[in-house]
Amino acid sequence: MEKDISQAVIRRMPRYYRYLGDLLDAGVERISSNDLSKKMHVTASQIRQDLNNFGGFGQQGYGYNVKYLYDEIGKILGLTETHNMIVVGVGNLGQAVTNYVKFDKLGFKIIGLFDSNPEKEGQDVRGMKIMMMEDLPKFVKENKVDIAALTLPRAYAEKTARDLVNLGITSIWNFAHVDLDDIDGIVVENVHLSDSLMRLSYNALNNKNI
Amino acid sequence: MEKDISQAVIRRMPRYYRYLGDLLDAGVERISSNDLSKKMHVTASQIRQDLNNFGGFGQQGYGYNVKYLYDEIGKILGLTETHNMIVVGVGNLGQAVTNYVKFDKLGFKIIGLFDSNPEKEGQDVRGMKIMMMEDLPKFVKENKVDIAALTLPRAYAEKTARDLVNLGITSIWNFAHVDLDDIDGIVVENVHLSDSLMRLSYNALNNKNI
DNA sequence: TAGATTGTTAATCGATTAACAATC
DNA sequence: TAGATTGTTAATCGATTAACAATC
Repeated sequence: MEKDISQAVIRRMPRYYRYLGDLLDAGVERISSNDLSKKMHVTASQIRQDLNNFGGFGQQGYGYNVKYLYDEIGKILGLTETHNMIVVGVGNLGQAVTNYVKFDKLGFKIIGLFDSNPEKEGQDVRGMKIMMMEDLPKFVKENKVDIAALTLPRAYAEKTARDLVNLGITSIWNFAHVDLDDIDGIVVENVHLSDSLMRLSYNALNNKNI
Repeated sequence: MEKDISQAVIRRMPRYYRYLGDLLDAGVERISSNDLSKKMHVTASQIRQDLNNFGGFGQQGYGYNVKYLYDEIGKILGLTETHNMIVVGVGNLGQAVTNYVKFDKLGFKIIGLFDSNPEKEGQDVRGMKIMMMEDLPKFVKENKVDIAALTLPRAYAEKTARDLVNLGITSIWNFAHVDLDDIDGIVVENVHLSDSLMRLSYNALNNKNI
């Protein structure tokens, strides 16, 4: 039973990962928390605190080895294994998500598209045939599904999420504009585009550069 | 010079707006911070604190009038005026964003699509013709553009953002996987999908229900 | 060894929660 | 008026920053 790491820290980890990846591409071998802090506009103290939640990856007098730290953060974030995903709700957003995931070079892989509209059955999207929701239980038995992207209208989102969790798919990438946190055993990551737009609107109005 | 309202508060405002909208749809006329807090799984204290950053919208002994509070939050978020948007980078994600904004019933309106690939010039996307980036200065002079959605590869994002800001479009809805905060006068709202996926991966791995 | 930089403890800051007087 | 519930001040909690001893 390890100590719980705060979501504030988790939110920052992908950003470290990105900067370290860039340094790696640039051929940089080592970096100190101080130099990294200048690039990222955060304090060196925060970088060291954040990393030390997961272990001592640095070395006194040397700093951090870029490649090593990059790989370690990758492990922490679970990027060493492939994650099989399905997309539930194959409208425009669902198709964009499908495409996005396909082209991003992280280890996420779309293995099935599902919709409840019979007219879409068998339609081809990026080389995959759309399946019907009623085919999902069988599909889950025959395939390892790690994550479901929920890209359907909010009216159907909660019921569908419950069904998914009951089928054993507990990790939901939620694009529907509802909160799903009530559902027992669920792990949700929300992408609420309209919330994001509203914040932009507010900050634009008030001229906030965050 | 009003006091600055923290981004932690701003992040929560759209969620209040959504819950109040639902209450409104359900015909609820008034609500106390306590009842709302139970629905939203936050403390009543936080709701009252958050709202009082912007004004005293409630009434002792009564609570909050749902319609009134909903409208006030709408005003705070700048949802009373239409926001004209352009989409810069009309690949798959750009098209999805176009479609998404069109169907969402907030006051955001796409008035132009721009790309730098000459092959796309004049192509029709949801009833709009794709224009070339070199047409943008003219377009900005002739149209009021409030927000640009940046949906292009990260390699082009920063330069393009600088160009946009120079043209006077300072509010950027950034889907490219780079930080743009350095740019003078910019207001950025990031939608970093891959960061979101990584957090989901971490939380799934560690079985965190946030 | 001397210098650099981490890991970690202590201090500060800000955000959240609790409490309660004001007031509808 | 009595009861309910806000607006707001005070207390607590957690996250960020500073400081420094440990150590490469």
